[in-house]
This record gives sequence, structure tokens and C-alpha cells, in this order.
Amino acid sequence: MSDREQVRIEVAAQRSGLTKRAIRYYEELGLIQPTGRSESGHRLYTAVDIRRLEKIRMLRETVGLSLLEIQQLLEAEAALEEVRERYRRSAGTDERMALLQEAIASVSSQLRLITRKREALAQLQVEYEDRLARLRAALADLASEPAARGA
Amino acid sequence: MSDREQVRIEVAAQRSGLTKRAIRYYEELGLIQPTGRSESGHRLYTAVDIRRLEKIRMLRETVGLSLLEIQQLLEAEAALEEVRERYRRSAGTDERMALLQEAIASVSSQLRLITRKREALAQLQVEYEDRLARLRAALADLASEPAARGA
DNA sequence: GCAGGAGTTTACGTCAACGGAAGTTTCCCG
DNA sequence: CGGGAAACTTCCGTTGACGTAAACTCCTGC
Repeated sequence: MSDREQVRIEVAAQRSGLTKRAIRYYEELGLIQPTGRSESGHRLYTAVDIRRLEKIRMLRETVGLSLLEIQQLLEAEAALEEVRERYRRSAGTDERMALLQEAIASVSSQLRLITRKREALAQLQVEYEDRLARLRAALADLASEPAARGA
Repeated sequence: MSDREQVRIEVAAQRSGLTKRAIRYYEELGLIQPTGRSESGHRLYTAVDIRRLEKIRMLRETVGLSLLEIQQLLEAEAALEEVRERYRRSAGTDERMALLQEAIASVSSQLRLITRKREALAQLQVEYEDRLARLRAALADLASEPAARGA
């Protein structure tokens, strides 16, 4: 039953690494909805909620997306879920194929964005690795030949 | 001599994909300094300047760094250049090794940040690729068996 | 030689992403 | 059951990253 554990905002903040203010703000923007509220109106978060908060944080801090981009990404995921539902209920093969193609286009689009970012980072990484390699080579050079040498 | 070409801010903006305002702002923050000014005070940019502007833009828009982070990154590069100079002038092997180790530590630190970001993106990418693969499999499934099937 | 299209500085405006204080209610422990 | 910690809403403040307008100078083609 630990998965059904309900925690208040302070604990949710600690576990997600966000501030209480940020969590409320994200709720205001529609990025997250606490699973429920206590009788007196206190927000209650489950493990699922906290994973979502962690994901938002990762996308924000590590990946560097704006809250708008995160919102669109999460909405796209939700839309995909909805397509799943419609898919189950849809009767015709043509209809199903259309739904799938729509979903594929959406995911592909998100994927392209991610790939572009990764490529930019990869370029940077190579640059820095090169630099590091040269520095290490110079160091090894110095270490192996302690005698005086030309420039 | 096309490398010595000096262009004014409008052209620099077009070539770098930034706005004139952004360029002036970056200068205000110390991210870039135009190679020179015309007699009348107009900023003049060279190809080197424009490459720097493009790099800033890439770090900002694609990688998603803040201007502060970009500033630190560029300053670290400049510091590295300075170490290079000191290195050339330094006499003792011990001194040179110390300089190299300092530089290595600095570059390694930057590299770790980049790697962390890439890993976060890689995780996302895998997630999306999985999803895409499943959608494509479902589509292929449908295409190959147009007859009615169970859920 | 002058109109108007760029350039300059200075300054205020704006939007995102929260921070922080005020005023109030709720929880919980001794 | 009383009081301090924590939650709630509301609102104003702030910082980053520019946009935009004003007031002025500069340069160029006709």
C-alpha cells in the first residue's frame, strides 16, 4: 500500500527536489494536478505524482526546456493516451491506421527535437573531449620526458 | 581578405540569426565584444565575431543554456587560453604540469555537465523511440492482416 | 543638401518563472 | 485545549532576456 501513500506538499517538494512554490505554480499552469485534496483542502500527492514532478524537474533543469515546451510535451503524451483509447474502440482498419499514423507523426516530431538537441550537445562534447585529450597528451609528454625541450 | 570584412550590426544580426537588440545585450553582459567601431561609433563585426554569435545562439536556443552558463563557459575557454600563454612562458616542468592539471580539471568539469545533459536527453530519446517502434509495429501488423482480429 | 534609413544610447515595458510576505485556517503535540 | 508549525489563497516583487519607443547622430542616394 506504500504506493497509495498520500503526502502533503512539503514532502512532495523534498522528494521531487522542487520548491513548494514551484509545485503550486506548475499546478496553476496545468502541468500537474495533485491526486486529491484532504478534507480541509490540503494538496495530496502520490508516488505517481512525485514521479511526474521529478520528470518535470529533469526536463526543466537538466534538459533545459521551458515550462511551455514541457507542457506541450506532456500534452502530447496525454493525447497519445487518448489515441490509445480511441484506437481500442475504433472499428475499422482504415480508422485505426489513420490513428496510428497520426500518433507516429506526433512522436516523430518530438523525437526530431530531441535528436537536434542531442546533436548540438554531441558537437560540444567532441570539442571538449578533443581539448581534454590534447591536454592529457601534453601532460603525458611532460611526464615521460622530464628533460628540457624546445617549444 | 574576405575574412577581414567588417560588417555592421544589422548584417551581423542576419548572419548570426540573432536580433540587433540581443547582440547589444550580449555585449552589455560581456559575452561578446565587436572587433571594433567605425569612426562614428558604429559597431563592426568580423567573421570571427559572427561565429562567436552563432555559437552563443546555439548554446542558448538549441542546448538551452542560460546566458550566465554561457558566460561561464566562454570565460572558462578564455581562461584556458590564458593558461596556454602562461604555459608557453612557464619555465619549470612542475609548473607546467600544474597548469595542465588545472586545465584538465576545468575541462573535465564542463564535460561532465555536457554529458549529464546528453544522458538525460538520451533517456528521453529511448523512451520516444520505443514508443515509435511500437506504433510502427502496430501499423505493420494492421497492414499485413487486413482481416478482423481480436483485441 | 537634404530626406530617410541605419546606427547609438537611455530608459521603460514585458513575459516567464518563480520568491516572499500577509492574512487566514488546519494540524498536531504536550 | 492551547500554541507553534504547516497549509491555503492572494498579491506584489524580482530576475533574466530581451522588445520597443524616444531622442539624437550618421551616412547615402537623388
